[in-house]
Amino acid sequence: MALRPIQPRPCTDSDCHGQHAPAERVALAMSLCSARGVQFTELRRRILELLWESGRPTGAYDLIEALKLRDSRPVGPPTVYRALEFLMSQGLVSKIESRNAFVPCAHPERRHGCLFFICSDCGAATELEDLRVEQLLAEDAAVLGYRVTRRVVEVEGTCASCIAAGAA
Amino acid sequence: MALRPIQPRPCTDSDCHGQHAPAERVALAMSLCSARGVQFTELRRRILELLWESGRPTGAYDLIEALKLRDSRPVGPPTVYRALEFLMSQGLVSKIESRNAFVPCAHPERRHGCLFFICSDCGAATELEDLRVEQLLAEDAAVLGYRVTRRVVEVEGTCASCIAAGAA
DNA sequence: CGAGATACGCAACGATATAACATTGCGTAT
DNA sequence: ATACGCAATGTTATATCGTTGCGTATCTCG
Repeated sequence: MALRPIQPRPCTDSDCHGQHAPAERVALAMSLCSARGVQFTELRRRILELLWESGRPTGAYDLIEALKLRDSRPVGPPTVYRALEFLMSQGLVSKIESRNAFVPCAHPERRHGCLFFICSDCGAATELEDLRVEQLLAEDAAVLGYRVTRRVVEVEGTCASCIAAGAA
Repeated sequence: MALRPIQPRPCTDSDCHGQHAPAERVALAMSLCSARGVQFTELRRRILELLWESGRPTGAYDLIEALKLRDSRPVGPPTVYRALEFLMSQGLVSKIESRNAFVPCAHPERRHGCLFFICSDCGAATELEDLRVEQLLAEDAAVLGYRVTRRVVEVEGTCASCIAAGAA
């Protein structure tokens, strides 16, 4: 099956049963980093946790605010951006470019590119894996002679629940 | 960033033979706007022209700078952003979200979504139309129950000439 | 331990984008 | 000719997003 819905919260992936609490996500991230020999520090852990708890694309400055409020931990923009950069380098987080916001990635153990569907109404983002799209983009890249380093695929619109709510 | 002299991006459409000078692009935009009953003002014309002359994704503040230098016309950010918004609403310009920059659209007469391939080395952007990708994204949207309003597909990498140059 | 690499803290700044309000210009009705 | 409506533009200030530079702390490993 090429189209694989990657549902962060709740997860409907056939491999996934039940809900994954942020703690589980963080635990997976920790073991991945350990296996890769990179440091999953407290700050990085906290930020990833906040992203999972947020449930929607979250801006860097919102994270700064959240860290200050909940951990009494005042951190500056560079600190947060560096942590985000690390998390992105490990596939644990993606940036939603059209929103200047960040989301946790559901399956960091797979090194795939992701599509995001973003609802303009409620702000929710749904992560999707569609190998067919990746394949086509790879073909196009080959035709142009491009060596691809990154893909940004973001579809903006109105999600099913917001359509239903709006139609009422 | 200094705007480069006339250098239309290569047109990848099979209908297009040869290169299209900025003046031709602007003329097409003008007639399109006329047909649509919207105003293609001097400012909007000038900005579209600058984008065509630039030959690469160009930031709003670069446009401000270019307008000041070449037209002795000092304009503020809101003015430029409004003009860009108009040009985007007419399909004459697209924003490269991963770069916070703007590019002119090769075929504004067609209301399609576009893919962009962006070279990290030279900064050039190549616009591509791939209906198969659009189709897949539409399918995925249907599965999720999304009503799509906008697509952002940006592939970053190294273009053929930069690969060749680097390999030398 | 001690040296090098990696991560974090902090101040200042740069870059991108919008809010709020004033003005211009032009068509039209009076 | 005067006044009004409206779209576009100008102005000022500010919000939002992101980086540079440099010093300190912490981790890793011989």
